[in-house]
Amino acid sequence: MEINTLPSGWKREEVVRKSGLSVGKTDVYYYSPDGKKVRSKPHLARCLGENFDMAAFDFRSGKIIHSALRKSKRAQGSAYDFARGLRNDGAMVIPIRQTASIFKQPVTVIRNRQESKTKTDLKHGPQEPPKQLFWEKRLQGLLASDDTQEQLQPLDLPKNVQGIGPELTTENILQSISAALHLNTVPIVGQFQSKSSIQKNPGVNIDTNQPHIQHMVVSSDDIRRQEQKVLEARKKLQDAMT
Amino acid sequence: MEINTLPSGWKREEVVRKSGLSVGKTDVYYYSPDGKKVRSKPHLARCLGENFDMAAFDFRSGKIIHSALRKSKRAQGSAYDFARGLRNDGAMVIPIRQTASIFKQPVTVIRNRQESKTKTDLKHGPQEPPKQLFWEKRLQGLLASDDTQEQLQPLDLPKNVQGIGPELTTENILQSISAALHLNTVPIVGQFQSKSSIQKNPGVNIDTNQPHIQHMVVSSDDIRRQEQKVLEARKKLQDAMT
DNA sequence: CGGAGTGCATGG
DNA sequence: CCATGCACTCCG
Repeated sequence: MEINTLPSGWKREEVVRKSGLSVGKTDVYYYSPDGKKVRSKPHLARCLGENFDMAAFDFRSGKIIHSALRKSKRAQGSAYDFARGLRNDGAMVIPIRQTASIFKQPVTVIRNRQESKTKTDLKHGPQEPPKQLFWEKRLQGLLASDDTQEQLQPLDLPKNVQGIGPELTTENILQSISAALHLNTVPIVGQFQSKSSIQKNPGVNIDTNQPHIQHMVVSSDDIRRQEQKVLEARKKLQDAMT
Repeated sequence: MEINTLPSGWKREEVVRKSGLSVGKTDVYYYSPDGKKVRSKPHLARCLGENFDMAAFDFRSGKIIHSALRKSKRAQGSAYDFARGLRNDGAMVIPIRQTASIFKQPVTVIRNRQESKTKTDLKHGPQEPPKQLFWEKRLQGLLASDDTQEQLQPLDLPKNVQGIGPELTTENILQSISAALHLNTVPIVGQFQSKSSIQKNPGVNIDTNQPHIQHMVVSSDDIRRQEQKVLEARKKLQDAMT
């Protein structure tokens, strides 16, 4: 059986060309946990094997780019695309299995030059369209099912995880957290603004890089309790298999 | 004053890598007349000094590659490049001063492997476009002039140097020989095919690596007579300077 | 012989 | 026209 908990030691490096015809351009390299240098997306995919979907991963920036997902060719002769209202626009991509687990974690950026405050080139890197603020509501009522067609039971949330949007269900909140875990390269800590200020003016106050939960602190006790739960679950599994 | 008659003792060595990731690839080294090993084109250029144009010299093969000459940047806003019909396409590059004099002479190739008949990789080495068979005719009517704008007098050819193309002038033949001396790494001996078979089917029978002269044998007597002429000329120059 | 750094063919 | 991916050079 494959263990999907991947080595967490990947690093990202950004090198500026210092001479030649291509001076000023940057090359991006990744280093695998065992120190191997990876110089292109196809090579990275090869290193990770078949179990990772790299379609939405942007090699250059090291981030997930929704717009990298290709729209299928429009039907010939169609005067108007009636599916536009429901199109897969990146704001409602279901996040599960979109990318390699290693990229859920922050990666180290190494630079070979000091920061220059005078150069700000907006043209570098693919541009991301604005996010729909409460996109999770679009998923309301959808449930995952396993391969026997039986719907999976919804999960509960710990008491210290509190939703912060307008009428978000537990289900919505889980989707939001799941997406953040898959898409972000920063730690998931929830919204810093108060619930009331966000509900008053979401467009200004929401942090779109965080799930829609109130700011959350994970204590050492929380971690210890979680570890205990995992150990118990493993023990039960082991017993069941013998 | 610089003497442009360069040391003739340069050697070229080709070494095949026997292990590692790059097994089978070759490294090329040159040895200067005083035995210094040269491992790269920049280093070679440094050794030869400023008086050599290495732009067309291919370090790996030891040959002149016309396509190595860069086209200058296309004029801004020009809808069409009217110079295309006259472009410097390699078939009519005037050969004088194109490269270092040492490369007019054959260089010794040392191999550390026996020839392999089973490997024929066409992709290795820069590819050369086909040559125009009688490109020298394009230069007809052009004459070099010195810095007082006075045209230089055409030269005569020895009796044993006979043209072999269709209506080539003495001038054309000299251009052809001059080019061959500058571009080739093999001895210049002229065409082996008979004049009649070349004029019947030039595309098949012409050797594009040789000038358009009938096969020519240089005897020891020829060499001795030429040396005598050079000595006389030097003597006259010496007398004139005192 | 390895590998960082650059060239450059390719295709979108 | 430029981003991408990999070949190649050159020097340790």
